Amino acid sequence: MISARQLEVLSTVIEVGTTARAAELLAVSQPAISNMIRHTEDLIGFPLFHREHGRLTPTHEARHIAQEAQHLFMQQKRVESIVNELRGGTIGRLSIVATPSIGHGILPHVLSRFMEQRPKLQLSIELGSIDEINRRLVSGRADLGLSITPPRHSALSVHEVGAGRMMCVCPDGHELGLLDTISIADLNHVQHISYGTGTPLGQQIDKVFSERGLERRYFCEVRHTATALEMVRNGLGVALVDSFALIGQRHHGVTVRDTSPELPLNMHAVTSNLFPTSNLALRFQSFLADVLIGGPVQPGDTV
Amino acid sequence: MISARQLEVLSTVIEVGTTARAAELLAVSQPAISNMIRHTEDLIGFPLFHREHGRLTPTHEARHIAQEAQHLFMQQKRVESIVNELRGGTIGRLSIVATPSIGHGILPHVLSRFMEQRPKLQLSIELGSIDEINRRLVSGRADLGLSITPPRHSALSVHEVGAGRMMCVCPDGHELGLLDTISIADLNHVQHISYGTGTPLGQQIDKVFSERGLERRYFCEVRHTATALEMVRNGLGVALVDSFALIGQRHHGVTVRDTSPELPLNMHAVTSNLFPTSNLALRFQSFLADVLIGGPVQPGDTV
DNA sequence: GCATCTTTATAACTCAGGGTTATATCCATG
DNA sequence: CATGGATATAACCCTGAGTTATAAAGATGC
Repeated sequence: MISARQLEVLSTVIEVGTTARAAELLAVSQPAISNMIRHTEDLIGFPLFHREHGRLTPTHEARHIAQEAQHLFMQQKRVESIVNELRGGTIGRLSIVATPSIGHGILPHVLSRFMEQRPKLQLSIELGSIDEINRRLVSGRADLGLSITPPRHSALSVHEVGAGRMMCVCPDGHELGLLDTISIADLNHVQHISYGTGTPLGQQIDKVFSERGLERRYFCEVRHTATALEMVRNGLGVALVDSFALIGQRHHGVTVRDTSPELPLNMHAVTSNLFPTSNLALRFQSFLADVLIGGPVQPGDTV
Repeated sequence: MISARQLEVLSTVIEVGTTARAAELLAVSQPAISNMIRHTEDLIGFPLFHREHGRLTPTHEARHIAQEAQHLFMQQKRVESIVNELRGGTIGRLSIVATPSIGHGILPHVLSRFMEQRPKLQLSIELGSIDEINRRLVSGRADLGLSITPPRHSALSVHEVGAGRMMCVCPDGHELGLLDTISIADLNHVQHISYGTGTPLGQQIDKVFSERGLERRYFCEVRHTATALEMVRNGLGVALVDSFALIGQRHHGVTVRDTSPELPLNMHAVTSNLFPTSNLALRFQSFLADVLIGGPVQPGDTV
């Protein structure tokens, strides 16, 4: 079997005319070229060059082979470039499932920046509950899950990917907007949109309330922070919203304030142990982590 | 640079699922596969397989690479087959210049048999004088010259490729046809077509005549045996014709007889020293020699 | 006509990589 | 718990592609 290297040497010698210049071009010594040519001729069984007056002139057969070899070199380069693109994560298919608050907040923002350097990427974005994230990951339909509350599943690996916190949002001009920091106790005295006690978010908030001997009171119960944020924007009341939902959003119409006490909240990247995690997914995960390490959104940020 | 071998191993492992079966298929040991995979992963910088429970499952990236590698394998096979075809002389371009007697006689016959096994061949056949043969060979416009009289040129190599002789042809029913062997002296007593004393053929015949104290007498002078043969066929007279012109011809209308004395005549293959002789030309040359070694045409042969 | 340059070929050696065998380890399974 | 199938590791071997040094043979220039 004739090797790619042999074809490369053959082509180069034909191209540049002498073994010495071919050797220079291929960054090896001249005898290496001489030997390889002779070896190749022995292998294929007919001469590739005509030796005359101590010069080499390629035979028609050699030219024919070199011609055909060009296509092989093309293909070689193609494979090489695909390997490079796969390494750099600039190629491939990335399938993400995220909770709605992430999917509506930070995800499009980060994705658009991630895609800037990777125009060839194929994307698939799904939004869903923790259960949906679990299902898609264990069935291999998604590469990466993003969620605030980490799922518990033996076949899934969870990585903390960034720190955030709950923030209070109120409609512009709302009385709470006058304060720099809003105590959670204050929430009970205003029209307040919050999350069901059955939801992970609701439970986490409840825990803080009860630690302070408070009972959480709200006039409207929603499931997703995105919904709450939209209601606030329409002036229906105030709400606690995770900082991730605020990143990449224009805040016109709403005022964002820190809470007291702080309600820390981390974003988790989830991958399946049942399928190999694509290099691309890992790249996106660390890209996301890099963005989030800049710290959670600040009151007033428009990002 | 990732090698073809690495891609081959990668593809095979992905295809058959385990290193052991891949090793079997590639006829190497299992550790060889294991090492190559690991080495490849080190080289490209990201994992190609997910190790889990001591099993290998290919990553998306690995699948992608293997997919692309298929094209490279195709190309590899293509080059390989072209090398084989070049070796077997079943591909390429063959340009022959021959004298008219050869070109009209044996050449088409031998060529058609040569081409039977080589349907892809590109042919170029030219007929011409010795001078024309010389010119085309030294200028590189032809690979192989075929001639009875060997050309004299420092840049040309001549190989004897087959033995023949002069034969006497007469129209069917001609009085000479009654004899088994025709003495050259008999020719002077009938309507006789022959070659100018300036032509190589004429000179050779003249030599035999004069050795016997005879003077060659003919009523019609032609240059080529093919012309002479055609005239005989039309009943214009008898002629001496080289046996090569008779091979592959239907002899209806003419009778062929041996001469006394024998006038031996060899066919010569001529190649240029200025250009490498194509493998194909050499193949044809030996094919032709093989055909001719069957001996010259016999009286009555239709070949 | 002789020295020099260019070019290819040869010789003798080095070294890395792809191969080997033997064996360890891990897990699924009867 | 033993067994079988799978991958990985270790230690070794050998071929082949590379090296340097040098020879040989034409071209070239003074």
